[in-house]
Amino acid sequence: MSTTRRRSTGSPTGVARKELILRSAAKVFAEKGFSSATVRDIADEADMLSGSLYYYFDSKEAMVEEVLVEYLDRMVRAYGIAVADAKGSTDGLERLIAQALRGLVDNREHVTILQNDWHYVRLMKGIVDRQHQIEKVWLDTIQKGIDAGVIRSDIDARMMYRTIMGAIQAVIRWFNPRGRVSIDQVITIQTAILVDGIRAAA
Amino acid sequence: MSTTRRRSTGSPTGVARKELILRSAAKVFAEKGFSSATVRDIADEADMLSGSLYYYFDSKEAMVEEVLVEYLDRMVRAYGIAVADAKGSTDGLERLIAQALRGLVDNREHVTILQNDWHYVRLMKGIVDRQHQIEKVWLDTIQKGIDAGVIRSDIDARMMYRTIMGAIQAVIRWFNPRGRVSIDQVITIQTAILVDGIRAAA
DNA sequence: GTCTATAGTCAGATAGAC
DNA sequence: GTCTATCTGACTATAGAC
Repeated sequence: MSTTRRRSTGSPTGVARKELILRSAAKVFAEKGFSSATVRDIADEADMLSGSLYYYFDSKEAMVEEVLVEYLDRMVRAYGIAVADAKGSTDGLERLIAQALRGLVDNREHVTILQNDWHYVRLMKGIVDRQHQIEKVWLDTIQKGIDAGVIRSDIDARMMYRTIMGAIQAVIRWFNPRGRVSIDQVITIQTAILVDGIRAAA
Repeated sequence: MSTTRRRSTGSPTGVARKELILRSAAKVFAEKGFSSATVRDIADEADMLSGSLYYYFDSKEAMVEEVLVEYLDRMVRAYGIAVADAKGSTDGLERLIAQALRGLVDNREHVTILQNDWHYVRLMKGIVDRQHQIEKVWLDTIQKGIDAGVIRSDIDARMMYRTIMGAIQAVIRWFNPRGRVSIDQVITIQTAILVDGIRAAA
């Protein structure tokens, strides 16, 4: 695709246009669900007409896949950075938990779509691949802790991952960014519960 | 509504017919999601024609509400029984965790609908009321443990409830009843992690 | 009670003007 | 690139025969 120079009208074009559509799609899919959201809803949100979206995307499914793959790629990078300079003990795991919770509140719409419309997206290769990359970072970090003797060895690492990630992802359903509990407090609390729960006995 | 005597044909009638429709609806809603599921899908599953469903239900929304309310009522009763004869320490909480996980695998379809189609059902009074009843049983049980000194007092009971319930409900997404890990093993593992995570320091 | 038939609506996607 | 206009199909719900 050839990029287009930005016009002086202030109306976005080219790559910026596509990004606007992706932002609009994320918002509409999160609010209404993939099935109920219509391409007309997305077009309205992006101040276009529905037919125009098909210049950028082949189908409604292609839109949701691109929305989610872009998000998952950012999370893969963020997790990689988080564990890169982790110290010993349970430090790496604590960084992952903090990163997961921050990524959750910073990308509410994407996480909501992934959870609610898992039926539709679970078969998309681009999405499954990146979920596996993320799982690998967590499993490696947990296994290091087990090998070092700081994490209990009587429970399978994958079961720990699933339990911890389940607790974290559920936060999206009740957390209110303008509520009394800050995300930093949530990080402190969930880290306390979950890391204590898998810590090796002293 | 007047009940109908069972006919000798073996074809269910009256109340049994309605229950067949509810079972069919639960299956279809869980598989396709509320929005994508059609009343024709449900009718097919129940061996009827779509128009006939409207003798029993006013709308598609009424079907999903009745499906979920019936399930939540069963869970409210089950939790009540679980804590009724709990001993001290963390025994009550452990019973709730076990009951939640058993209820999850025994009602996969209902739990799936509640999670995936939360958008549609979150406003239905019959559903919200029962969710609050369930939350109350959990909060009371946790608070008793805090008061007795067996559960840590530095974390809000509701935050503990949300973290624990999140970890439990996520199990629906990966648990396979015919897989290598039994539900009893999942109960053992999650109880170990979550109860150790909120236990008061010795 | 269950059927046939259909009203009324709205969806995703496309063709071609500009 | 974005528009207008529209095709084709599927949906929920209803009316009335049986």
